[in-house]
Formats: sequence, structure tokens, C-alpha cells
Amino acid sequence: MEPALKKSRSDSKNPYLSHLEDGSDDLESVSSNGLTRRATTVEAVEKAESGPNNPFNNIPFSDKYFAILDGRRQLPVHQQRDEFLKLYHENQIIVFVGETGSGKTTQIPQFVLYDELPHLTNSQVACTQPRRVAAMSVAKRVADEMDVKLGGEVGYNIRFEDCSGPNTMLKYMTDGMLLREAMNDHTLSRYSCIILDEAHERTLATDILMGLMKRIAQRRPDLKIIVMSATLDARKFQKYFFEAPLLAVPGRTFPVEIYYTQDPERDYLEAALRTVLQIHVEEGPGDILVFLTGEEEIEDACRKIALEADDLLREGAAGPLNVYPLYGSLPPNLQQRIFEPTPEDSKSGPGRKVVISTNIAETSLTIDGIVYVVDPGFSKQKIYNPRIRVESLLVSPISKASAQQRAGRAGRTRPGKCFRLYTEDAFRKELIEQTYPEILRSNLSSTVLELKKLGIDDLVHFDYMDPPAPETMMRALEELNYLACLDDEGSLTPLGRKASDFPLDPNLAVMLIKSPEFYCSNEVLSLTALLSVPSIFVRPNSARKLADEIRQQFEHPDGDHLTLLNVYHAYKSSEGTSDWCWNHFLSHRALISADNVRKQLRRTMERQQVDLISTPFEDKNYYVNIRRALVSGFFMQVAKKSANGKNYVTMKDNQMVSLHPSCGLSVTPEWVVYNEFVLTTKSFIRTVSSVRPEWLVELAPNYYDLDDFDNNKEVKSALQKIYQMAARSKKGSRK
DNA sequence: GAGCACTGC
Repeated sequence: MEPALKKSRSDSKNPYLSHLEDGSDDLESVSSNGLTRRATTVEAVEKAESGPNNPFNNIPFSDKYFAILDGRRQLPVHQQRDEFLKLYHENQIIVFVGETGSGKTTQIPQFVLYDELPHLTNSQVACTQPRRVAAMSVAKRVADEMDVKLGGEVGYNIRFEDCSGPNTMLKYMTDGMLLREAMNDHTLSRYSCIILDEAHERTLATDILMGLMKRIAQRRPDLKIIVMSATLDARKFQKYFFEAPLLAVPGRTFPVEIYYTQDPERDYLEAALRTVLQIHVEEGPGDILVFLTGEEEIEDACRKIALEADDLLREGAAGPLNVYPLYGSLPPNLQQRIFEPTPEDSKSGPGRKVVISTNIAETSLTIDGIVYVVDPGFSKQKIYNPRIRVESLLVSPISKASAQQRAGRAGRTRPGKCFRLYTEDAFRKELIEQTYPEILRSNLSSTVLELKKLGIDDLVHFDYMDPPAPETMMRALEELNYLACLDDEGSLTPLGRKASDFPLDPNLAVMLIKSPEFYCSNEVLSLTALLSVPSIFVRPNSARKLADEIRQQFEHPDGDHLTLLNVYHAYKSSEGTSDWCWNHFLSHRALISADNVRKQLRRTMERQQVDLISTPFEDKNYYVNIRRALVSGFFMQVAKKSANGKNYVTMKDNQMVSLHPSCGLSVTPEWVVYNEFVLTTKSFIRTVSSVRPEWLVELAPNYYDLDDFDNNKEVKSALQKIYQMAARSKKGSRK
């Protein structure tokens, strides 16, 4: 036996593997990529899995364990365990594709774990997920399957919650969390195997991790990498990962019949309503899922369908129909209603429910009992325009992959039907294959900062699976340079290093780090947390006026940022009860979330030695200090009132914008800083506060260089005056 | 006088 093997055995923290270790017949040594690894055979691992004792903790397996084990061995993926192990032993990287129901997310990590068990020392196996709930629920399931305590041998790690410990060998985590870890440990040295699950979703974090994995793979021949994805673009993953071998496992779903329209639909909303009612009248039992694009559209459709369905029921033309909306900003108790039982059949026809949902039902939420899917072929998608530096949401046609995913939702419990409200020709010729990965649709300033912290110096030649547009990269580098997070050579500055440790956009991070200079880091910390969560204001359709009136009592004349702070302080002094929030039209959920973010940021501040300071509330500069701190991070998001006195013009880009109607400023100040640029029916700036122009030239002289304003005479001359005034007062103060 | 698809640190 090789010395390496002996070493790993004597270091092993799992001394219970005698039956694996001693049964030398079951084991063989395999050499690949210059590294010696011990290969377990299916017979050996199945023996270990069959007990009587759990090899991971030496406790006898429970009866429940064996019941689950039988089910696991029925999963499609189990048939290919042998094949998987062979590939795993012989290769450093494998691409694994398995459709819904194949069991890949729960089983593959266990296959790895049983295989690694003989030589696991202190290393771990990580399996990433794009969503927190998935990481949590899969970890729970796998802990049950392995008959261990969650947080023990099997755990999970997501933002705000680390449920793992010193004994954890398998850790499910969000992709963002692993990326954070990589920022402080560039080779991810604590892991012996990293599994990137749901890679086809192409989240920003997964894309960066994939590029990182390629680099780490070369530096760490001992690291195993498994990329798991849905089938469609397996070739692309293989090619990207040095022609890694592919293992494909069939899913376990029921067939779904696809129907197209003969002619293009002029009005997809109207067509969707008609289709739902037609299914309800003509088709056999089974619930319906309809995909629409947003809250307003969904609520509207729900009302119309409920009205029509009532008529049909009264006429005796159809059975009862319950209609449920489903979208992300719907309160959780209302989201849960989709799981209510389907209404009883009546003489006139089967009882059904119909769920009208955004894309949330495409991946994040699974509803059992869906037999019919209505797919109009649209969704709201984020797009980024680097020219004007604006991210916006646009209703766009979905991709073929997305259409396939939607259809699949009809076949989870029995054969189903999917009604596509577009022609087959349109599906073939007009839909793109895959939704563009997030990296091509986002502002990358956060990502660029992360990459720098990850030790990637040459961002342009980093091996992206899909390289972002050069202009997007330029914008990000330029923004980080103005924020002084990167120097003129593009290297991380001490400020940039600090900023990268905060889970925040760079402008928020810089504002927070600089806030002690303005004697208000306590307040800016609260403000940053409030700006990092969904809106804390609730404005129900039924009580808009009242909600607006109550909001007014918190309003600060100098701007929405200060209003947010006022609300937060009132919330804290009311002891944050949900009744108080309800009565003041505030979202308790958002405020709790802001509190969590605040705590996390505060820990980061302590770690980065950013002091917590407050200006006494009585001080006349209390609010001024906060507004000045705001400018130190948001000087690139400033607008000046335009000549007509109604609109605003953004600095440098010269975009005509309006104050968002939610803005609470009592007067329209000459200069404002804004948190967000929203492009909807027209261009709005949202969450706006008044600032003094002399702060701009004082706090961001590089950005407010007069030579950069030649295309806007009005702004240039205004700035010129301020520079002159500043010079004069400097002279004056010298006397 | 308008709106927040969905995630994540």
C-alpha cells in the first residue's frame, strides 16, 4: 500500500470503517491524473450502506433508515452507481445530467461520500444550490436518508444560518456562500469534492464558481469536481470543462402532450383566460397552472377567471373552480393557499384549482396535482444597459429550455397536457435555446470586485463560460475606480479590499465604510440595511390613501433616506411588534429582514474595524452628516433639476428623469442623490434625498472634474460656480 | 402619479 493511503487512514476521523478498510478484496487502487485514489466498488459501499451500523457514526441504523433505503434504490440514478463510481475514480471533473426525479441532488453527494469515506480526513464535500430553501430542505432529506442528525455529518450553510459543525462531511450550501468562502480561501482547501448543482440555471455565482473551478482544478489535482445540470446544454459544459466525460441519467416524470395554437395570439392575456376556462369545461380532472409575468397581471387575471367560473358553475356548465395567485411578493400565508385541497367534483364537472403564477412556479415552488399547464411564452427578465448603466425588467419571450421546464410541471404526478399560446413555428424559430445567463444581463460592479478579491487580476482573460460584454466590464471597472476600490492600474485598494468583505453593492459598502468620517456610522448602518431589503412600505389597493397618510408622519423634508431611518427608529422604539407594523402600513417581514442584515453588517464592520459612531440627535448636523455620507458612496447617482424646473437630469449621462411618485420630498431641491434608477413607463429615480452641490465637489472631486461635463453646459456652469465659491471660501478662511 | 420576475452574499 502507498504511504499516502496509510497516512489518510491513520488521520481518519472515521475509525468505524473497518469493514471498508479491511475488506481488501473490495478495494483497489486506481491511479489517475497522477494521484492515487482508492476505489470503492458498488458491492463494498452497498454492504456498508446495509449496516447493521452506520459507518459514519457507528450507531445501529434505524428501521426508518432501511425503509428509506429501499426507496432510494428504486431511483433511476441508483442503476448507474457503478458507472458513476468508475467515472469518478478515473476523472477529476465529470458532467452529470439528470432530469427532474432522477434523484441526483440527494444521491450523488452520498455516492461521493461513501466513496470518500475511507480517505476523508478533515476534508468536506460541498454541494451548491442556487436557492436557500433548496439547500436547507435537501440537507434535511439527506440527513434523514443517512440516518444522521442535521448539522452533524450532514449540514447546510446559507446566509444567516450555518447549520454545520466539526463533524460535517457533506454540506449543502448556496452558490453565493461558496463564492464568499473562495474569497478568503482561494483554493477551497477544506473540500475534497465540490458538486455544482443546477448549473444550467447559470446564476452569476455559479458562473463565477465554474471559472474558478477550472483554475483550482489545475492547482489541486486532488480536488474532484462534479457539474450537475439538466440535459439541454450538457455538451457546452463538457467542452468548457476540458472535455469532461458525461453521465446521463433519465428522469422519472410522466409524458406531457404539447399543444400549440394554429395562429399567433394577439392578446396573450385574453388567450390565457379563454384557455383556462376551456380546460375547465372540456378536460378531465386535474389542476391547472398558468404562467403570467407579474403581480398586477396575475391579480387581474384571477379576478376575471373567478367571475367567469362563477357564471359557468351557476349555469351548470362546469364544476367548482378555486383560483389562486402566486408571486414572490405575495405574503407567505397567501402563498401557502395554493396547497389547499382541490374542491369536490359536482354534477356539472370536476372540481379544480387553478394557480396563476410568475416564474416562481417554474423552479422555486413545486405544486403537486398539476395536470394542465397554460404557457403564454413570456416572463419578466432583467436586462442591463451598460450605456446608461441601468438594470430594468422587461416582459420578454421565454427560451425553449424555459418552455420545456414549464411543460414539465404538468407531468409530475401523472400524464399531463401543456397548452402553448404560440405556434409551433414560433417555438422552433423564434425562441432562443437558453435564457441568457445572468452574467450577460447584469451590472457587474459587485462581481468585478469579488473577482479581484478572488485573486483574478486579468478579468478580461478570465475563462468565463460566456464572457460579458466588454462595455459592461468597462463600466464596472470605471465605477470601482471612481469609488476608489480599484486604483488606476485596476488593483484592489485597501478600501476595495474592505468593501469586498461586505455582502453589499460597492456603492453601499463604500458609504458604510466611510460613514465614521461623517460621525454617523450607526445611522448609515441602519440605512444600508433598509436599502438592502424589499420595500418596507405596504400600500394595499383597498387603503392607498390611508397608507399614504400614515407614511407622512415619518416623512423627512430632506429626503426618503431620512424617512426610512425615521421609520426604523420608530419601529425599534415600538419594540417591533407586528401589530404596530400592521397599523402603520409597514412590512414586518421586511423590517425583520433589515434587522438581520444590520446584525450581519455590524459583525463585518467589527471585523474590518469600521467604528460605530453617532452624532447626538440634538446636533444640528445630525441629518446633514448622514446626507454627506450618502454622497460619499452615491456621488455617481446624482441628478440636477432641469431648466424647465419639473424634471431632473442625471449627471454625466444626461438622462431626463422624473421623481418617482413614491418620493416624499416636500419641495423639489436643485440637486438630489438617488438610490435607484427605474425604467418602466418612463425613467424614474426612486428613494431620493436632497444634497448640496458643494458636497459633490468636496467629496468626489475626481468624478466632478469639469472637463467631463462638456456635453452639458448647464451642469458645467453650475459646477463652475461651486468650484469658484469653494476657492473663494478657502481664501477667506486663510485670512 | 406608479409598481416589485426570481435569486444570492
